[in-house]
Amino acid sequence: MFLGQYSHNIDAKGRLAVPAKFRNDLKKAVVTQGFDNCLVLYPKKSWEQIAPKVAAMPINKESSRAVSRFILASAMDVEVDGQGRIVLPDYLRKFAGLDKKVVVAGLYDRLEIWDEDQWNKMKSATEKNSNSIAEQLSDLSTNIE
Amino acid sequence: MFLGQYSHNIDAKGRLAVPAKFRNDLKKAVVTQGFDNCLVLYPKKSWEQIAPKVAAMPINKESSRAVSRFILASAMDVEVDGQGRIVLPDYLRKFAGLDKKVVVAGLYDRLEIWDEDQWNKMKSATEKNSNSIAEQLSDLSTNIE
DNA sequence: TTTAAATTCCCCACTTATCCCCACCATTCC
DNA sequence: GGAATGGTGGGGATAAGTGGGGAATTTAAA
Repeated sequence: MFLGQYSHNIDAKGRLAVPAKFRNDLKKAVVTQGFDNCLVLYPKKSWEQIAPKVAAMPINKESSRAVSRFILASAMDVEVDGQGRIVLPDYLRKFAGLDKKVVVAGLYDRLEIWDEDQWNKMKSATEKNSNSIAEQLSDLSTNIE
Repeated sequence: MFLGQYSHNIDAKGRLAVPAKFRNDLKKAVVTQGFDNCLVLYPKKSWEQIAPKVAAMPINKESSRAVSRFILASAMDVEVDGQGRIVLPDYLRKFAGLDKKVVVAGLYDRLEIWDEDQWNKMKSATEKNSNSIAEQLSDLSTNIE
């Protein structure tokens, strides 16, 4: 289970260190575009459950083609190197606006990779809306003893 | 599994480098016309499963006849040469509006080949509709571990 | 049939990017 | 304090992408 947030740097070659805790589960992984302008990193095993479903979407519907392109073509196989780093392809760094300082966040079954500035903005925006978020949370906490 | 997007150039002789990752699976392949003005490249093995199905489409419907002509009659056998390139026939380059800069996209079981400008337009159009994409995705991602 | 022109294919060469390795510093843990 | 671990930077070997020459083959024309 991936938890916590880490501040790391992307170097000149586009490499990003995977938090050491998570490396064993991410030796083989897939990065792709996420919502809200971040990248998402799945363990390969998880990704292999998603990909066939996306690929099987009907090609006669335009919206389905767009979805499968959005998800599959923007994804990239990655492996951690000897130093525990992955290489993020150019087009994904551009998409997420990644420069140097990034935040790697553990979200239970996946990692999210954010540009640090955007992460902070998102965080403060979230805190302002904490009331409505609290409402959504109440649904979840009903069965805690 | 083919994933990711690659920017390559078509040279004056109509040759296109296949991304090195994919070459082993595409020593023998078939290119044909795809939807949305792109070309599609199948491994020969996959093509041999697709072609009979396309050929078997009902001949009493005009739209079916048109589709099977569209796909079958424009298909062409290709092999990667010593430098890892394939030759794209004139009529396919014309069809897809391929000039020099192209994008090769991995879509799980096939590659798509796009003119770079058209690829970018399609991408930005898709990102504008990312809400509807999110909806379609929610159906798929429910059982991610 | 011969010749010329065009096309295809094979090979070589150059530039750029990628990968693998080593080195360093900071922090943590014994 | 010393050793181990984690993050970061960079050099050098290797591979990938690209362009072009020239032989072989095909096509067309004379």
